[in-house]
Amino acid sequence: MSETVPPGPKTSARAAANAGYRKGEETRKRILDIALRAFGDASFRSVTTRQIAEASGVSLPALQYHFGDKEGLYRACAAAIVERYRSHTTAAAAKAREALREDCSAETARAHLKALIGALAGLLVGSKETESWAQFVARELRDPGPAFEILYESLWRPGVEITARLIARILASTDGDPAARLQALLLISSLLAFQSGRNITLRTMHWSTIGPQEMATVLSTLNAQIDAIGRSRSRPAKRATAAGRKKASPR
Amino acid sequence: MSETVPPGPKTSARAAANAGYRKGEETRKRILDIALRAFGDASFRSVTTRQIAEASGVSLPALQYHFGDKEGLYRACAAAIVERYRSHTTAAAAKAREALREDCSAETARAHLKALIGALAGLLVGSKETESWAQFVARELRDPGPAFEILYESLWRPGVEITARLIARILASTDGDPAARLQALLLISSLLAFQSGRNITLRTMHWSTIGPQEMATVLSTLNAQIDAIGRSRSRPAKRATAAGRKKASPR
DNA sequence: TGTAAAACCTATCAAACGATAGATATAGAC
DNA sequence: GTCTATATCTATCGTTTGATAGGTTTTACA
Repeated sequence: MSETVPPGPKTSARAAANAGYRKGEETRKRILDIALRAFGDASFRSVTTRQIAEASGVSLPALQYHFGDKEGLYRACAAAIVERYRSHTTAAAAKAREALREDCSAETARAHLKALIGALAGLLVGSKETESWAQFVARELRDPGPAFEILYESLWRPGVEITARLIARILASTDGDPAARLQALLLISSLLAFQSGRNITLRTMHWSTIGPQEMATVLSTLNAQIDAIGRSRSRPAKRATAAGRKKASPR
Repeated sequence: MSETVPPGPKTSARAAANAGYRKGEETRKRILDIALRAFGDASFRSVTTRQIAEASGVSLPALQYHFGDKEGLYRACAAAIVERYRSHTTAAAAKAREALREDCSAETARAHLKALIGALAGLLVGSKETESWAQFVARELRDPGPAFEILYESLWRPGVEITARLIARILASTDGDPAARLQALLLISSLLAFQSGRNITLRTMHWSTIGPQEMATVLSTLNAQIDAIGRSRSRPAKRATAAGRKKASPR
């Protein structure tokens, strides 16, 4: 694993280019799946190449053959997650972008925001597999390691940006509005924390599993938050809010 | 570090019990501070006993003398964080409990909730030190290790419980209401994610630091969320909400 | 002074870990 | 059969890591 560029199928000018083992891609995929789970369950440093090799049924240097070094393997996992993320959120995100381009109303933006959060939640629920992804992503974003830039640029940032733009539309403010951005940050952080912080979520909620029903409950709560965006200011209970504000701001 | 019970000052029946070095407590504290920062910056497994010993200016077995083994040191750090947490939130939490005992109004509960969240935020802002705590806590709760039970039982659970009770009061529901609990979970997760996920927070918000002003912005947003609790249902825009709901629920 | 306790040290150990050298197996073309 | 490319292996290496054995230093007290 001294070479970070994983060896790929090099097309040789020689006619024997199709020779050799034919199971490489299959083995590579098997290793990648095992690694995704392992790196989802524990940190980069905690997961050993030996444990992945053994679980994959291959020898240690086979990992290096396919992925270069440990970091290369880790980054390949991140790239796989990004790919899956894209295939699940592209539709909702594209529709949201289209609506923004057409200068849609605040309520339309709100609906698109709910659809986008729904799509994101849909990506995160349903199997141990997706749980590993969420944990992988949360851990890497929290404690930046070899795959941070991949996940930040290709997953986190696009998601937060489109969310922030929708919220800005709801708030009738500009695209760069920090308040909208902060709301987007908190909203997506909540969702990610919910799924990736599985231990405390299950224990706090006294749930035995996180399935579609539990996810629906969470989405319902998040949708209520989305519904509340931009509306607390026009509340008739404005005085009470202002009083509450004063009390909480002895800074 | 083969003994998990750290050696303490044993009171001997012998008159010579007060003999020996007198700097133990000072050394212990220095090691603990160094360890708190190190374990805040990186995971249990990533931080080495050698790095802590070196930074503390002591030899490796000195760690074992004071704390038993590596896990003992880690748990001592968690206990220190819990102690600090308690000293910062006890007042706000006690007032909230008192108010709940007196069957206070929803708006009073809301004000107490804001005060509690404010106290919690106040614990997390201001120095590299508190940043380490937040990261230590978030990491350990996310990936349970040697100190999980300490932090869960003594920090996380009490915080979420009192928050959930306040929210239940706002919602005029019972103490065990899952909806209130979920809101509490999401609220505290947001705050913790905000502070512990420093890298993505700074980058997402284009901030160069997280100081009192930035924290105030976050609190303002969280207070808006608190204000919105229990109020979206009585909105005159109820129809629009229901329509939005339908669109986001093709499950 | 001697004794004992507290606190600290150097040197060493066994195990774990990522990576590498060199070899081998598989499979197709000629 | 040979040659070549692809894929995989065993054995080994150098380094790191938590822990331990045995020893030393500091300090108070009789």
